[in-house]
Amino acid sequence: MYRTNTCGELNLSHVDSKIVLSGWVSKVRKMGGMTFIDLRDRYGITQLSFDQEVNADLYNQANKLGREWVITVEGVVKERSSKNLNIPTGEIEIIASKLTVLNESKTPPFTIETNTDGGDDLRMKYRYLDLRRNIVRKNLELRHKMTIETRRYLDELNFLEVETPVLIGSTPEGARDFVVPSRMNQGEFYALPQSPQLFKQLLMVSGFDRYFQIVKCFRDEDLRADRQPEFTQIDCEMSFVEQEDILNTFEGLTKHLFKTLKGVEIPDFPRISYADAMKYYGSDKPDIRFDMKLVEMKDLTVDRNFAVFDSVEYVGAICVEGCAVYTRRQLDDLTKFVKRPQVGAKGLIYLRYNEDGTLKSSVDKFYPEDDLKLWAKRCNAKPGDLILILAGETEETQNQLSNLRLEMASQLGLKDKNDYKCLWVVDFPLLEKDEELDRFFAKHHPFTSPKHEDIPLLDTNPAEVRANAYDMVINGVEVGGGSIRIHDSEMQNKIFSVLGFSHQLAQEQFGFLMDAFQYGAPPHGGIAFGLDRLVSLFLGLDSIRDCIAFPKNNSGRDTMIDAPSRIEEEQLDELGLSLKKPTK
RNA sequence: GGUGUGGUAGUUCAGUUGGUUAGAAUACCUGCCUGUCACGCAGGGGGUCGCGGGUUCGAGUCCCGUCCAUACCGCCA
Repeated sequence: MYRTNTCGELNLSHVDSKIVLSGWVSKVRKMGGMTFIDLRDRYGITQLSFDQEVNADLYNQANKLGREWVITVEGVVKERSSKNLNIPTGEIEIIASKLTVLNESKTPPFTIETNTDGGDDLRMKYRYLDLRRNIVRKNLELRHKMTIETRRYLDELNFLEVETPVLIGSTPEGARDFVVPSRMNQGEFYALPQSPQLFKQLLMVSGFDRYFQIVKCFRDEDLRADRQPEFTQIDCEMSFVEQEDILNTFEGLTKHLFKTLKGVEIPDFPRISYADAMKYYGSDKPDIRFDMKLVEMKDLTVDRNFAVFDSVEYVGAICVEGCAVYTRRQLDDLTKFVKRPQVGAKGLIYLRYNEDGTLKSSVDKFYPEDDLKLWAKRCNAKPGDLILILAGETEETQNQLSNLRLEMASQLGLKDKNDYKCLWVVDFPLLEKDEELDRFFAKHHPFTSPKHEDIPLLDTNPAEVRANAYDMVINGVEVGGGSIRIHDSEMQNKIFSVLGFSHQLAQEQFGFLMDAFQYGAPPHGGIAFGLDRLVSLFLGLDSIRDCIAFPKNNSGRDTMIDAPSRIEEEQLDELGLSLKKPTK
């Protein structure tokens, strides 16, 4: 027998029981004449105790064990004479009577502890060892609970989980597709789904009413800390619903997850329009754990011969509480921050509202004190506050101010990881204009319905058309998004034509959907959540990699199995493929 | 594709203005230690300073190139 109990469950109530435990040798502490071993499994750590005077053979055996050896031990549970109250099993230990080595281990390249000495590269290469660490395993445990609770909640509401295919066709819009060559149809390729979008809409036509799926999706784009080429969505779709129904249902799901997994009650989510999000936060995923809203200043800054402000479209500010004491050096660093190419501002203007009520600005030779007072008033500044001002093209500058706002929040420690502020961003624009190509693209996707009252604008001013589209944002992270879809083939054709799809191209790409819509498509809409992002948010992680069992690195590689890799010439031949240029 | 940061012992890092034999911690090995739990003490082994080139009497250190890692921008409907 390998075990009667796990390493995490024995306590004083088990004293004098005969037990068998199996696990990994986590730590050997030799005291001379006595040796303690921490035996670890998924559930915890139990101390084994070996005394030379009690059993010299066993004591000698125990002293030969190395880190991460797998052993089975038989023994009796005893109360410890000196207890460790930091762990659940810390009041007892096992007095061993038999020790079996199931497997030896090489010395691992890093320590298997919460504060490991291993760097990220090494941990990923030996991910199977990394996953032995408590902290990493706990992440996967929460992920498991989140999927369980999601299924429980949605099942309760009559949602049906349906699997959709992974080998599908490529479509031109959206992210780059991962592509799979077809051996039986040479010269043709499958694509891996960026999302089950079309299939879930077809399921609505099939009458499946309420669908969900916890599903892998694939996008062949560059990675980020919060972006992996394969990631998991909680993908949902409902029929006979309006936007309000979707928001309520999935606000409910989110609250349920917070309550069951974090024990946190989240109040009703505020809603903000896309236009207001851009105006007040410079971002479509505002972090509202702190205020520091963007303030428009253009009208207060003109006609004082300050060419920078006079010549631009937009002048905006944020008021940073209590930072009037920032030194010249700190302000220079902020200027450097906004001038980095990633932010892209040309410069930074400040206005200090000193504690003594005086005003000091980098542009005070252009603006009389009365002007500066008006600025401070517009920003609701108090003595001690620092006002930071950027100027330029509206959208660009708002975006830069958003960056600066987040940076200041970080510097001031306003991003409390245990504070969760959820909101809906609604009324997204339907279309986005690509100025270079001089054509419109769907901001969400081409099946998103326009707001009813904006439909006439499709012909006159497409850029102004708002969509029935929404994002859920938590602490500045876009955790989910969706829309009410078009269920009418006439409207769908209309949108395709605005997007510059010829009837023929639309038919080629999405003909099956257009056909389906002619057989009684119900009104429907849905949403998809990024599971990885949601989990990492719940865990306060900086990167979604830490809640994925086997993630890819920054270059899309799995360094553990060393993928992607080259394939044999015969495989290429079978697929009818040849490489354009020989690889190194 | 671009910008920044980094690459030195198994591992995480330090290494000043270019100058003697490249250090610390931890891990590993040996010995001592009977109540440890980040055990302690003593000792030991361990280095292609990412790779290639250049400057120099002399390069871990400066320059150029390159590779890798990472954060971000582009990209991600």
